[in-house]
Amino acid sequence: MHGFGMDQFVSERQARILAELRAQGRVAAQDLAQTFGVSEDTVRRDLREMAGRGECERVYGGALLPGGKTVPLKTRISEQPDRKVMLGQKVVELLHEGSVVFFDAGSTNLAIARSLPENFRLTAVTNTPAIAAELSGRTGVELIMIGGRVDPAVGAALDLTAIRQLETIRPDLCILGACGLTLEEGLAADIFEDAAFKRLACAASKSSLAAITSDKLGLRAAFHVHALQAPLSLVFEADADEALVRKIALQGVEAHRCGAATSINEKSASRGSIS
Amino acid sequence: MHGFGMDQFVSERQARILAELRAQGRVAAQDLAQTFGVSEDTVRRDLREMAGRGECERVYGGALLPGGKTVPLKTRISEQPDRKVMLGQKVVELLHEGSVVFFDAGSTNLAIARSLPENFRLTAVTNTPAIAAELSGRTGVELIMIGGRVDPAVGAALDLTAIRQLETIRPDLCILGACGLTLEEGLAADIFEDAAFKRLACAASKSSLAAITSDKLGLRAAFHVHALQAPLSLVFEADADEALVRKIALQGVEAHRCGAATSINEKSASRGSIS
DNA sequence: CGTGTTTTTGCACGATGTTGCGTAATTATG
DNA sequence: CATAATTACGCAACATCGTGCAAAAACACG
Repeated sequence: MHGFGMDQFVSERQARILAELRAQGRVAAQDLAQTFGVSEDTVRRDLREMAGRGECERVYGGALLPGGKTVPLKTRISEQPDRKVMLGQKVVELLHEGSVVFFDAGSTNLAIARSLPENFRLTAVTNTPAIAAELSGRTGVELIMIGGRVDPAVGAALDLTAIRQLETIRPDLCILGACGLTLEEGLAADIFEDAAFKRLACAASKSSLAAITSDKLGLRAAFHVHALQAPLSLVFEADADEALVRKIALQGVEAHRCGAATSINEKSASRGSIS
Repeated sequence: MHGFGMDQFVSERQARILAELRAQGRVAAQDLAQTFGVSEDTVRRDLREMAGRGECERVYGGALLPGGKTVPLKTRISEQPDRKVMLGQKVVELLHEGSVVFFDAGSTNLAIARSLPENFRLTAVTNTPAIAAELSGRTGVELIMIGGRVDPAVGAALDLTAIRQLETIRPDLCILGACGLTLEEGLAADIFEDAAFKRLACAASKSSLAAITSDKLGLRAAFHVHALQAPLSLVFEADADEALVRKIALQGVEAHRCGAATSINEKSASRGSIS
């Protein structure tokens, strides 16, 4: 398939690259390729063209702002993306194009939404304004917003209005956010209303999925959300406890692990933090 | 079968293309051809003609707005932040603490939400994810999200679900976004559903307010939103046409101007120079 | 009402633009 | 120096574009 569908104009893509460049100060060819759903060659062509226009400065692995600071470019590029970004990318691999997906509240789920490629075809349902804003305007995403009073502690609509609206939708997949995961209790949340809404969302969906950062492992939150049983998929980070993951998998839960994670040991000062 | 019955006039079709272009910032030849039921060649001819008139900029696969790059809502604000921020700050001065305010869609309204002080006590209602995300987590703001399918062209929920939910709320103030303002037609929008929702929001609210960037002045959008009559407040930029503003004020509309601490009705000598 | 003209549209066809992939060259890393 | 990653270049496949041309409808005129 050398041809293509005109999902996005060339100038638009380059404008987005420029925006990302101005925002972050750097862009990696690999990330851009995945973000826009094109090959790295295409991204490189764009970068080359933009560099010819003086809009960026070409470097090995990507590009920098023209007024180039002589920062150690290579280290920044090879720098590990945020842990949650990696989790998000792994989750995206598990999504099916064209399916109806509910995005629960949570910063991890926001990262998942961010990781969604530009032209991924999806019907997204969410009760979280931040996730809706992230998905809004994305080509290929049909966005359904669950309305209601936004709980300030959770940052999502959890009230009766939201519940009523959720009841009209039957997602294929519910992407859960969780505050804690134990072998005995399963997934749990810290806030009562939040947990109740999550349970409803799970019940309405054909299957559920949760991305678990390692700091949630073994943590016992107050309110039950989902037991460790099918239909449930879990995605763990690379440094998750091997034994625990195996035990969980034995209970009928589909367990995935973030692959290709390099050492997280040395670098803890996150340089490229995104707000 | 080359000829055909005149289903719609050429100028009519081009006007709709222009409206779509102004609304979304981009049009794809393929989509337009399917939308209007004509061949892509015809669409290309239109686009070529419009480009010759300077109404659009031809790109491979479709067309964009002439000068600016107005791709998504998010990047639109970053273009000229200063002007909209000033507009936003002026609007905030007119808000009453403790009141219930509906935030309509639009980049200007997003800027208004951004300008809201951190601890401003307010019940905010909005159908726009971007605005909801901005207001979410703010202390003092009770946030009500209007749910429903998010119209990708507008970036807000406009469907029946949203309308039903809106009907349960009676805001004190409706902050309108507008695509155009003329003395005769009043406030208007480029997209039918958007305009319809705006009218409902106005009708539900005790009074309405709109912040008008100067580039909207004299622009005639397709669909009526609000006539120039009370209860309505308008906020203009400092460089707005003096004569037009005065005429508008004479129709019973409360007119304010950026940079002027008082309303136009009493003070009109203000001349803040902003480029 | 008939006829010639103009406008509009769709189609064919060659030209141009865009993309992904294979391959070789280049660069960073140890 | 060895290895892996990144890059540039050529190529083929496909999409889009521009132009010329013919058909059909609308129009102007007698």
